[in-house]
Amino acid sequence: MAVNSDMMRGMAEPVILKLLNHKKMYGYEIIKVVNEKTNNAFQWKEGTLYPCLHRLEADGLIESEWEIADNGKPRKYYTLTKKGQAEMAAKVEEWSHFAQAVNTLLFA
Amino acid sequence: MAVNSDMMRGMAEPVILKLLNHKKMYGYEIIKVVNEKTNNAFQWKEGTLYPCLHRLEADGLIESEWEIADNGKPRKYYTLTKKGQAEMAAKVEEWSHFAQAVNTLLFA
DNA sequence: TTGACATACATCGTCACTCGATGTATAATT
DNA sequence: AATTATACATCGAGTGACGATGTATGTCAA
Repeated sequence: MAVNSDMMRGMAEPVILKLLNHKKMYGYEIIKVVNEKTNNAFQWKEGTLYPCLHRLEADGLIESEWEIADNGKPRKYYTLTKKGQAEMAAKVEEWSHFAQAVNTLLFA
Repeated sequence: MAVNSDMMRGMAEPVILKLLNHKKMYGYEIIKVVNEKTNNAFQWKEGTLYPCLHRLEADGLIESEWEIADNGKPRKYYTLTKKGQAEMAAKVEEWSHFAQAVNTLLFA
């Protein structure tokens, strides 16, 4: 039930920002949570997520800090900035418009 | 209220197939109808639509024939093939899965 | 009548992104 | 000892949207 990858485009950023608005997370965790929450309709890979996280950080929407987990592995935790919160709200709004437009075209 | 172009990716094909399932249309008409129906949330351009139509025709999902309109302009009308109908149904279904996955992530 | 605008087709180069492959490293499991 | 899971990261190939550009004709107002 995997979704066409082309549809994914443009959704990674709003989804990441929304998740980080809830709590700080690290990359590998985001991949697992997204894939699980969508029952693998989304199948994110490292090659997709990490460049995206770096992009968001470069844009000042998220910040990172290293921590050592209980299992001894270093994790880079990301948190949302003020700018990121505003961007998140805008992108969620944008999704609503987009989804409504598509529904109009496909089911009207 | 224009939508991020990245979100558009993967939506052009299902939308075109759906429109052509309703009636035969020509390229310029599709652009106008889509932009109007979405209140310009979608802002399709020639550079987006025509290559997409050629792709769909090469894949055997749509067929074309020239007609001369009342205003004297030649128009290339597109119709949906049997294969295109099946693909259309599959892609609409895929959209539903995708939209639900995104809603789960953004509003849960 | 002439210039602007709409209609209608089309292509091309640039830019950006996804994905699979690959790499490094450690801990846990078998 | 080998495999799997965790966790970071990069790179190249392929894809596709978009703006710009081109061609051609019809309409309409200044």
